[in-house]
Formats: sequence, structure tokens, C-alpha cells
Amino acid sequence: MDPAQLADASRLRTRATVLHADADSFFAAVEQRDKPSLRGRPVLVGGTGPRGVVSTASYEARRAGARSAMSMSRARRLTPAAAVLFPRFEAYSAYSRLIMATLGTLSELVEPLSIDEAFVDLEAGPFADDPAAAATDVRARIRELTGLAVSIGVGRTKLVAKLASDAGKPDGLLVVEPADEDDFLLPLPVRAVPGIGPATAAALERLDVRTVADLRRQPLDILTMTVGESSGVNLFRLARGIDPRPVAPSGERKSVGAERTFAQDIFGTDLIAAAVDRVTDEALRRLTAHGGGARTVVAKVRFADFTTLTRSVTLPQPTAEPAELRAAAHQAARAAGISDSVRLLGVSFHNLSAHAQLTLPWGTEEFDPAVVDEPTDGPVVLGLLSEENARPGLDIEHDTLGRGWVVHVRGRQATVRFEGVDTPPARSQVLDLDADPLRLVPPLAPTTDA
DNA sequence: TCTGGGGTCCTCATTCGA
DNA sequence: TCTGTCGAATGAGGACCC
Repeated sequence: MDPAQLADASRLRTRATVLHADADSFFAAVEQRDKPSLRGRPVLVGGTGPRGVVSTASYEARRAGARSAMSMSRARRLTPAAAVLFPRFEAYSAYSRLIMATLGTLSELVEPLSIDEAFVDLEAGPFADDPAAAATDVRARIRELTGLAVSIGVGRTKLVAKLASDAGKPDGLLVVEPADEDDFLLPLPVRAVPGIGPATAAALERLDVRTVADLRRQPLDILTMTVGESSGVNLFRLARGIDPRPVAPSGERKSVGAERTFAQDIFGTDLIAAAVDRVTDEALRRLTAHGGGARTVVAKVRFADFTTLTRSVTLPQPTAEPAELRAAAHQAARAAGISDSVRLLGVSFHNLSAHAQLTLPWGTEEFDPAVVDEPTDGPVVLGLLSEENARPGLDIEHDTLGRGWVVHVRGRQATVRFEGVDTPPARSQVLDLDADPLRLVPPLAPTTDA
């Protein structure tokens, strides 16, 4: 493709009418909202097992250096006073739906990117002339409805809108007018650009490219040679503020699956076959929830040294038949030729057949409230709280003391706090589960009366 | 103290049929 | 008929995001 042509590609929009909204430390903020005793305190949400990692750290925990994707053990060392909580996806989904619905009042065109993030096309709504007012108003309404802070960026393109909301964090609002675009973009580190991760940043570093300004100086052919044809063209354009991607509700799901990292590495054909069965069960459950069948089954194996490989089996026809899919999963796992200790096993389904429903708008998760992920040994069914099914942060209910959440359980002694969105912070108290049985219950939907 | 789980997209190699 | 080539489908791996 001709570089001049690429650089001249028409800039579709002339006004800053792409809005990007992003909830601040979403999981942790929901936990602090639902658990008053945690407000203002460091909170870590993520895997609580020996190999867990942090999904989200509250701002109090970030001040101590804790970050997403960090091993939980390291984050705990950095912030020993932090509350460490098992994720409650059902609660996050409920808050997400409220946020997305509120964004939907700005425009019909809302594109959720993840559970806590979305683009809105203001051009398709009544606020195209005053994006700042729209953003201020929607931030206030989301705060009122959910108690959560949302950062918003507005720009002429998705790239600028996203970078602007990042720049505004936490609890910020930044509108980048077209005339100010270069002043905003050029000084940013390339690593801030979505799609430029550690590997691409390292490759660019070898070209002495560190900022968007540096990136803009690179000829197209150097970029495509460095990062490949597709990414090269993409970076060349993004560096010039050319980003014609429209705001569009997401398309169809391409794959579903499940994977499990074991608390300790496993080995031996029988143990591994049993583990393949268990992850396949979970993957099948999600395929069923999604609806439709699949033609390709991929097994993923991670060994003790973290090397990872995948093997796939493609069937002649798509099928929703569990027995066939399970057989294919075992076949793929065998093809991986497992001999070493295994750290992780995964099974996923691809080439999903028609009737697969559209990706649900606004994060309507296919989460089964009857089952809670267990990090090592498979699912735990909701029921009476015990040492086996206890996870810090889960919702519980007592016949007379009401609703609360699990701090921890040792033997038959449960430490809990009886509190909720609208109650004052509660002291933790210790109950004997034999005398005071506690039921694990699904989270309450967020209250809408603020 | 290593390094989760859900995905998407891209690239490169191989195979197979026209 | 032989050979080369093109393109689609497939399989594996890697980068990236939240």
C-alpha cells in the first residue's frame, strides 16, 4: 500500500464525538461498595490460592505498589494490611449492566469492550454538540446509581478517547478537541497505545522509538518490517491520528473454553486424564450456556517450566454432542504427548456453529449462580458454608443475623462481617458453624435508589 | 515469591485441490 | 499429462487486553 495514500486517508469525523468510559479499579470498587468496612482500605481481588494473581487492586493497594497481573503473594507482601477477596463475577455483572444501561441513554451506539469499559458514539445521539456536558452528566448519574467512579475520555477517534480516559484516571474527565490532538498524542509513550505490549514496545525500542512522536517519524516500510504487515500499517496510521474504526456493538463469540492452573503440578496419565475430564466439563457447561456446537477442540498444556503448547482436533461436522467433544478433547490432549509435570490444562471450542447467539450486550455473563469456581479442585455448589467451600469475600446469610460476607473459615469457626451497601461498617465476628449455620447466597443486585 | 483466566487477532507453515 | 502456482483451510504459536 502507498504510504501517502495511507497518511491521507480521510479523517471520518471532524468533531470529538467518540466517548470512552472505564470504571476505576472496577472489581475492587464494587467490593468496597458492597463491604463498607473495606472503604478506604487496601483491597486485592483475584485468585486466593497459592498461585493466584491479582485481577484488580484498589487505589489504596496501588499506592503500596500492588498491580493487576502481579502474583497475589507478592502483592500481599507489598500491602500486608490488604483485604484479599475472591472475585464475585455475578456482582460485577450486575453493576456492569447498570453502567452500560446508563451509557445507553447517551446514544444507541454503545460498544462494550469488557465488563467495565465501553465506547459510545455521541454522533448517534442528542449530545454531539456538547460532549463535555454529556460526559459530566453520565458520570454523575453512574455515581448516583452505583456509587462507582467512572473515568471518561472523549475524542475524535477511539484511540484518542481511550487514551484520554486513561489520562483522566482516577475519576477523571478529559475531552481532547481535534485541534489539541497532536499536543495530546505526540508526547505519550508508545506503550500507552492499545495493542503495543511488551514485545512490540521492545521491537520499537530497537528503532529508538519511545513516544508517539518517534513513531510518527518512522517510514511505513520500516514499521512493517519490524512488527509485520498488519500491525505496521496500523501503527503508521494510529501515529497520525488516523483511526477510522467505527463504534459498533460487538459481533459473535468466536470461541469458548476453560482452563485450570493446579495448586501443585500434576503428573501421571490417570491424573491427567481425570483433569482433562474436569476442564472439559467446565468448557462444555459454557458451550451449552452459549448455545450451539463447535467443530474444533483445542487442548492447551502448560508444563512446570511454563512452556505452553496447544493441539487441536477438527471434526468433520460441528457438533453439540458432549460425548464427541469430550473424546476430541482427550484426543487433542494425547496429541500433546504429555510426559512432564503439568501446571495447567485447558480445553476450548472453536469454529462455533451457527445458532451461536450474539455476544450479549452489556456483559450479560453466562455465569451460573449455582456454581462458584474453585481454584484447585473443581466447582463448589452453593449451600451451607464450610471450610471446603469458603472463599474470602463470598456472600452469606444467617437466619437471624442477616446478610454478610466471609472473612475466613478455620475448621468450624467462621469469621464474618454482617454488613451491606446500606449498613454502617461492621466488626468481624466469629461464629461456630455447628451452632450458627451460614448459607452461601448469590450477591444482591446493586440498589438503584442510591 | 515467579507468572490466572477469559478471550481476540495476527502470522507463519503445511496441505490439498483446482 | 506434467508441473507450477494460487488460494483456502487448517494447525500451531505468540502478542495483547481486561
